[in-house]
Amino acid sequence: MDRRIQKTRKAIFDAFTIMLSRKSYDKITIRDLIEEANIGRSTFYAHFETKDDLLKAMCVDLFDHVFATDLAAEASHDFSVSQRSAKIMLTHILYHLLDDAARLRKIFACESSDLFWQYFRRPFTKLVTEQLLPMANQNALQLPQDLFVDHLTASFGEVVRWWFKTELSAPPEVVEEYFEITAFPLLKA
Amino acid sequence: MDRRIQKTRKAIFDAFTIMLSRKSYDKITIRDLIEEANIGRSTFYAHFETKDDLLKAMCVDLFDHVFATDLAAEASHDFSVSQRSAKIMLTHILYHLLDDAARLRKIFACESSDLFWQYFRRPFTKLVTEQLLPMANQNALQLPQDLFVDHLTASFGEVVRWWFKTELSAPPEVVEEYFEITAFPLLKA
DNA sequence: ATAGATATAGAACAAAGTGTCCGTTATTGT
DNA sequence: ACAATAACGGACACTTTGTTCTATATCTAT
Repeated sequence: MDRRIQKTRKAIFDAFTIMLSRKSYDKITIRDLIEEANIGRSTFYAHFETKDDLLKAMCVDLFDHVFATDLAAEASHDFSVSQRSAKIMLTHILYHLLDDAARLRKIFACESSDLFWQYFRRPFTKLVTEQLLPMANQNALQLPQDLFVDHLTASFGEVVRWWFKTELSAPPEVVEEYFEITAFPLLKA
Repeated sequence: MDRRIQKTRKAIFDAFTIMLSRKSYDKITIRDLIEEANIGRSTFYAHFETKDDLLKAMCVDLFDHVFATDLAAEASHDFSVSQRSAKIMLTHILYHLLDDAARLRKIFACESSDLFWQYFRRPFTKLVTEQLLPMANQNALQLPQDLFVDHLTASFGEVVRWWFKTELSAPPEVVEEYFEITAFPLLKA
């Protein structure tokens, strides 16, 4: 791929990240971005149609590889196996996040972080439905299924949120333990 | 209070609600609002400094009375009493929400509903800290306290979210039960 | 190394939105 | 009825947006 494109794209992403730490998403103007990125106006529009388009593209850049795991294929009908693979999968995701900590810390600490959590939550919901949902115990079955899924994704989201809020103070294994404490009363058989 | 002020304020709130169901918060312009509300431009600015100011004011109008309960004063050191009063308090909040269902359904169903959940969550966090936190059991104590609070507020938020998503299909008592199933494994002694 | 392709710079543009001001009109509370 | 004041609505300077254009710089493929 053309190195000019790579360079400009990175400059825009970096500028976007910096501006997000300075003001909220809807206060950021295209002018802010091109000045911070030090590029021409028409160059920005050659890469992205709108600010929303940029947001979406950066979320793909941030989160796609995090969930691009083939562990989902390891799903099992045996509870103990499936529970172990779920644990591995979640820890795996946390390590992926840790790999990109420098960028994600800024993103998750920013005023408009909710926008990014939305994009984080969507692919995670898929994994929950496929991996964690079959492990529901009796108590959980009293809940409507969609509420159960919402609850699990929110729980994991909150734990990760807390993790970044505390400057990644705990190792992924401990964070995964915390999630088990909050959510696994509804999962363990 | 001057009836003109009341009338204009309501017109702006209504217009804001309608526009929120049509487009996202940051796409809504002041022009949209004054056209929908059928008021003059300077009139809008006589009431609110900015769009963010309007958002904040409407959230006060929506949520202040919901949490304006003196049940918090009933806190007790006796677990069974405190558990019962917590249950009453939560159900009370759900009934408050039900009273204003017409407006809240539109708000919580809109594209920018996250903005409103933020304002909903803040006062609720206070109640959780004062009422629910003292009821933590052994398992919960393995969690950092701030994570525990985050988890409880998120759980209640998710249940309410689901409630509105399903068009308020269940009565408040059942919704409160659902919250107990998701959160009380960490609360019951 | 060169040539053809293409990304970027930079300026100009109309259209739309912002926030403020001010004189006029209409409505209100007492 | 009258004084107070809220709303109207036009005008203003200013910023942002998204597009278009040409000239220049940089890249890839050969």
